[in-house]
Amino acid sequence: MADGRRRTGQLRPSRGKAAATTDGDTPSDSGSTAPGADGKPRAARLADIAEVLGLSVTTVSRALNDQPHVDSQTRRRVLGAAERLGYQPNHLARALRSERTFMVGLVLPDIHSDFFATLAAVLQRDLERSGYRLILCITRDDPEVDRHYLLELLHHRVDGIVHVPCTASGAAFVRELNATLPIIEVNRRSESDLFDAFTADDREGARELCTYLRELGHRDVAMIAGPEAISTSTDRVAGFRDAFPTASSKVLHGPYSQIAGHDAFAQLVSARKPPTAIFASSNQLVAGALLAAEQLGIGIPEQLSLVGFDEVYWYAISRPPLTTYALPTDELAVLAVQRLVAQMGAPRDAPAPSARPTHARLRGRLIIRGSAARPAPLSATSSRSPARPSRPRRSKSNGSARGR
Amino acid sequence: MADGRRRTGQLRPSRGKAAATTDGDTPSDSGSTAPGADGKPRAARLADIAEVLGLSVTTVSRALNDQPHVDSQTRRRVLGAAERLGYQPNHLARALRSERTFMVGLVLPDIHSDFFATLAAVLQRDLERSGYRLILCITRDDPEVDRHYLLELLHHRVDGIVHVPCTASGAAFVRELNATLPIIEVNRRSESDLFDAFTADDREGARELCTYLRELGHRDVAMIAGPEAISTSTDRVAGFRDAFPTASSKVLHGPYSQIAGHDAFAQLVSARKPPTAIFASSNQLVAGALLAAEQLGIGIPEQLSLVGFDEVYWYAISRPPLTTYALPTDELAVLAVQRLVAQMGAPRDAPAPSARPTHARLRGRLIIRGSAARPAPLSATSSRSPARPSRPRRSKSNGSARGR
DNA sequence: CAGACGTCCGAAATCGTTTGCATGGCGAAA
DNA sequence: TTTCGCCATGCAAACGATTTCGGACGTCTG
Repeated sequence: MADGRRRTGQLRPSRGKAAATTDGDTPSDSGSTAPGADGKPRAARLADIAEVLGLSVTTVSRALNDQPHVDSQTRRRVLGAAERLGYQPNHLARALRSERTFMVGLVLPDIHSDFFATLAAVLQRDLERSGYRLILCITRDDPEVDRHYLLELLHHRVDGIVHVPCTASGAAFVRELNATLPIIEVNRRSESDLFDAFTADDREGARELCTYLRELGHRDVAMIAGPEAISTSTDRVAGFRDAFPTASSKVLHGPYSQIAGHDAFAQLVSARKPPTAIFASSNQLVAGALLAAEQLGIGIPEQLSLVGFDEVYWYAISRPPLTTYALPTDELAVLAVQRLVAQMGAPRDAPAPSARPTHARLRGRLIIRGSAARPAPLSATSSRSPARPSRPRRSKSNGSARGR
Repeated sequence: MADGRRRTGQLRPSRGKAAATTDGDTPSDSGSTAPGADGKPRAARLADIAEVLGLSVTTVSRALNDQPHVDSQTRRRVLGAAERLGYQPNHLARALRSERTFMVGLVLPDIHSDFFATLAAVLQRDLERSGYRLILCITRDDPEVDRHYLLELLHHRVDGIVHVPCTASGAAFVRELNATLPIIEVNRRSESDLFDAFTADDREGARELCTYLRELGHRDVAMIAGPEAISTSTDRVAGFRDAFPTASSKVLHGPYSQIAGHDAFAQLVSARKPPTAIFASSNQLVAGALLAAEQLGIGIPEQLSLVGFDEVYWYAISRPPLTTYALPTDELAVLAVQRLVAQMGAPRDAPAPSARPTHARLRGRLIIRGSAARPAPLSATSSRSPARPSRPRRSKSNGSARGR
C-alpha cells in the first residue's frame, strides 16, 4: 500500500511519548492525566490512548463503547490505558458525529410551583435512568420566551422535548421547521394536535370537586381560573360549569399566580352578594386566596368554603387543611418519559407519520379535608352550627408526611 | 493556484441547486426549508447558504456571528438566505470547535424543596440572560450520584458548574482530573477550599433566631438539625450553641426531609421532660414538625414554641404562621451567576491560579410571626395567658403575597 | 512612489468522535 | 487444498461549525 501521501487524519506529531513499541501496559512514568510533553497539559483523547497502545482510534472507540469486534484482551488494555490517562469522553464530538446528544429539553412555565417542581423532579430522575440529561427552561407563561427556548433547544440538537405549552399552537412552528424530533406535551395540551399529550382529566376532576360542593348545599359558587388560553384552565372551567350550569356562577380568569389568587379572592368576597364557596383552581391561586382570607379576617370554612386544586404537601398543614382534587403528578411524568424514551430510541427517519398523536387523560382523586363545609347563612336543616370545630375531621390520604 | 488535487473540505456534490451564478438573492422556488434535490430533506448548513450565494463558509459564519470584516451588503444577503433556507445553527459543531458550550450544570440535592426551587429558578433566569443554558442534576444528597453528575457534566464539556455539595470534599476530584472549568459552591460549602462559595451566614442566623427564643424566656430548647456532614447543618448547630451553650440542649441530626422533621418532633415531645421550644432548621424539617404537631394535637405556640429556617411562601398561611429566619435566596443565586459568568467569560488558560477562592456569607433576616411565644409552664411575670389568641399578631414582612 | 495598513474574503486545518469500507488472518466447510 | 465467511483491526471520510493564515485590493502616509 503506497503510503506515499498522507493527507488528513494524520496523528498529531507525537504529543505523548512516541508510540510504545512493545505493549505500553506496564504502568510507566506518565502521570495519570498529563499527556503533555512540553506545552500545557491537554485532556486525553481517543488518539492518545491509541498511540500509547499502538492501536487505531477506531478500535479504541469500539472498545470503550462496548461494541463487538474487539478482542477481550485488547478491550482490557484499552480500559486500563483510559484509566491511566484519565480519559474523559467528549460528548460533543460523539453527538456531532452520531447525531444523538442524549439531552432532552424541559420547557415549563414555572419551577417554583409545587406541582411543576414535582413534575420536573420525576422527569429528571426517570430521564437520567435512561441515560438522558435534562435542560431546564422556564417560560413564565410568556409565549415569546417559550418560542425562544424551543428554538434554542433545537440548536442544541436535543433528542427530545417535554413541553408544557402556554399557547394554543404549542410547538407547532418547530414542526414547520422540518424538525422531526419527538415532542411530548405534559399537563397542558395545545390545540395543534401534532404531539402526544399526557394530561390530567381536569374537567372530570373539577366536576367531581364542585359536585362535592353542590352536595354540601352550595348554590352560589365562584371560580378563580387560570388564563383562558391554557387547556387546564378551560377544562377546569368546563368541569365547574358541569356542576354549576347556571349562567350566574362567576368565573374570574387570570394568570396562575399567587397574587392573582389573592386579588380575585378579595374581589369576590367584597361583592354585593358574595358566593358561599370559592373554587381556586391551582395551588398558586389557592395559596393567594388563603392569604387574602387571612388578611381580611374571613373564617374558613365558617364564613366561606374554599377548595383548591393540585395536591401540595403543605395543604395538610395550612390553616385550615385544604380540601382539593389531587392530580396524578408522578404518573404524568413517568408516562411522559416512557413515551419519549421510546420515540427517541426509535430509528430517526421513521417517526411513524401515519400514527395520529395520542392524548391520555389521567384521573386524580378527591381529598376531603376541612376547608369546605355547609354554607353558613343558608343552612336550613342542620340544627347545629354548620361550621365544624377547629380540629378538622380526617379523611383518606391525609396525615402521612409525604416524603418526596 | 493549481487546484489539481482537491483533498478534504470539498463541497458536497451540489445538494442544493448548482451555485447561483449571478446572485441568488431573488426569492427562488426553493422551499423555505428543503434543500434536498432527491433524497430526504436535510437541515440547512453554513455550506448550503454559502453555495446559494456563491460565498465561502467562512464569510457566512462571520456574517451570522456579527463578526467584523464582512461587508454590510454581504451580511444582509447572508441573513436573507439563512432565513429563506430555514437555517438553524448547530451548537454542537460550534462548541466542538470553539470549546464553549454555553451550558452550565446545576448540581443540587433537591428541586422540590421551596428553597432550592427558588434557587434553581433564579439561577436559570440569570444564566439565560447571559446566554447560558442550564442542565439540571438532582443528587438527593447521595454522594455517588453527586459524583456521577459532576463527571457527566464534564463529559458534556459544560462551561461551568453551580454546585450544592453533599460531601466534605465537594467537587475536589474534578480538579484532580485536571479540569479547569469554573465551579461555584452555593448555599453549602465543602471543606476543600478549592472553590468560590456563596452561602448564607447560617451560624449568625441561627444565633439570632435562638437568641430571640432565649429572650422570650426559653431555657430548654431542642434543635432538629440536618446531616452532620453538611455545612449549613453544622453552622446552624453552632449558632444554636452560641445562644444556648449548655450541654444539655439537645440536637437531633437527620436528613433534610419532611419525614425526618416529623419523626424528630414526635421523639422530642414524647421525652420525659420535653423542651419548651423547638428549632427545626430547614423548611422540610419544619413542615414535618408542623404536621406532627397537628397529628399529636400539640398546640403551637400555646403548648410548645416552634421556629423554622428559610422563608417559604406558605409559612404565612400555615397554622400557625411561622417565625423563621429568612435566607437571602435570590441574592445567593444572583451573586453566584455573576461570579460564574465572569469566570466563564475570562480567557480559558488563566483561571487566576494565584487568587485564593473566596467565601461570601450573606445575612438574612429574622421574621417574627406567631409560632413562638413565652414558655407556657414557666411563665412567671406575665399575668395574661402567654399564648396569643388564634389571630396572630402581625410583624414586618408578612402578609404580602410574594409573587414569585 | 513606496510602504504600511485596513478591509473583505477564501482555502484549509481543526475540534474528537463515529462509521463505512477494506484487509489480513484464521478456522470451517466443501 | 481451496473457498467461504467471520473476526479483529485500520484507514479515512464524515459531522458542521470556528479559526488561522494569507491573498487581493484600496487608501493613507511620508
